[in-house]
Amino acid sequence: MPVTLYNTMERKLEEFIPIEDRQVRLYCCGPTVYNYAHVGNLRTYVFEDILRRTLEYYGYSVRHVMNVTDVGHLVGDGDDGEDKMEKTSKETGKSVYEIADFYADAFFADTADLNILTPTVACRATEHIDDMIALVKRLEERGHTYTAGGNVYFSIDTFPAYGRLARLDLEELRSGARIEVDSNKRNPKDFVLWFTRSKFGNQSMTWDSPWGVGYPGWHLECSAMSMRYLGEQFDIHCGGTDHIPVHHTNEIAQSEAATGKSPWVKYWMHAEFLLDESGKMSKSKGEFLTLSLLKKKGYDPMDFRYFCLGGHYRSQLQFSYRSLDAARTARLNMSSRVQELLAAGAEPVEVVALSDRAVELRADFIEQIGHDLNMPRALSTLWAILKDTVLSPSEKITLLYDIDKVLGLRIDKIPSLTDEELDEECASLIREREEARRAKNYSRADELRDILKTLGIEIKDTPSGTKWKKIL
RNA sequence: GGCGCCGUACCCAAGUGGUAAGGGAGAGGUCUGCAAAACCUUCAUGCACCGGUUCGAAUCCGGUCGGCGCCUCCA
Repeated sequence: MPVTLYNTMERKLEEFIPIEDRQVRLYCCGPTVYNYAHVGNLRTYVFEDILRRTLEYYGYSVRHVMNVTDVGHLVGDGDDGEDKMEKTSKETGKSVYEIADFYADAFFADTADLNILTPTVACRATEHIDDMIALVKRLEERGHTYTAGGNVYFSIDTFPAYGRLARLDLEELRSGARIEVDSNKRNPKDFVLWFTRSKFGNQSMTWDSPWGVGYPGWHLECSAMSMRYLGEQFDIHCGGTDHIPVHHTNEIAQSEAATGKSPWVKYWMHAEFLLDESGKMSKSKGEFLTLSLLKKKGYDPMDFRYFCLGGHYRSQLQFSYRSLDAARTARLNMSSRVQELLAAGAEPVEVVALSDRAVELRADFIEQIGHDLNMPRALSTLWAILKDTVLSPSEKITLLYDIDKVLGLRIDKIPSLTDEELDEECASLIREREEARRAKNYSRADELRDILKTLGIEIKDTPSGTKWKKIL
């Protein structure tokens, strides 16, 4: 069965066929490490993780490359504005390299918490300046650049396909540009490849280049590094929807202009935004929603992952604590059912030995994830497995562990009841409570149940005797 | 202004022209000393509204109303 993915370039669902037979080359736009990632940023990385896991589940080998932007990207619009790294540096008194390391570590701690697989290659922009310079040279040799006011620009008029990804109307853009036009530009949509002159000066990260000491333009790193690690043409390029009109549009222009090959990327995939109460999520207004904040409020990172899986990646999703609570409750209910399966002696078996019903459920799951990563449907299959009345506990566990290779909810980390050593204090309290019940001293029994609850043990009196479980 | 999206139950949210997934919350029941859990039952004859196409429309087309995003640092 083929994987179907939505390609932004064509604006439709397409059957995924990699350039190389079973090898997928995937590039994902990574973080700019000048501050913590908010949960909206993280939603996109969860999506990319699901994409990668789905492809791997379907048997592809995935080479996954992600950049870490530790230079460039400016605060203001246009090609001026203050560098974000420099700004944080000024505010904290730390060097830009210290800041980059600190926030890169924080980012990877968050993604690890969310069970997001580490990219095959995570590459730093500052370690690939030579590749970027080489790319600008290629563009220069092919006549796609000009120098003005000390900066090297890409001339979009030398690239007729400019703006196809975003369906830009170039004539409209020319007349209707809202941003202040840089008078050095021949076309308002031209963009800087190499800066030697910044309005803000005092750039602490600069490199020598054929055009003078300076630093690279913002889009260059993704073109240079993706081509270095994945070749001049590759399969999938991902990012947030906000990257369509400028960042990815410019990446395509400079990459295809440099190599003369098209398409540079076969499938473009974009994650929609996670919104907060005020609309677009921001780092500067309202509550700065980080994963650490959610953890501080008592949520497990898997609660947020489950929440993300509840909506489709191409739909905007509204963040609220109410929704996150619903996700947490659902996940805990799932965990509780898994515990009961384990307590019933469930053990994973070979997938090939499954019953017809199990095979059917697994086929549903495979179809759903292969249909443009329909995780909400995949979760409904998860529940169908949990609630099925025909499957044996072992078959259920087998299926759950199997589908969790894609969902990434750490189902295999849910402890079984019998795995837990009940400490002597709790065991004796349980014995005491059973005696109290036999003596019909129910007030004492209820008191002991409350005590056990504070110790993290939940009591259930069943027809076959008193059972306990650890509160998750 | 340009590009695009959305409107489905109390909340979140899938939905590929053919009986409206799932979760959360709620209600009733079985069980129980009481709980909890589990299980059973229940929870949109209808998908913002109005037309149209079709044997058949949440789905396709046109319109109306409402909401949102991007284009401008952010995924």
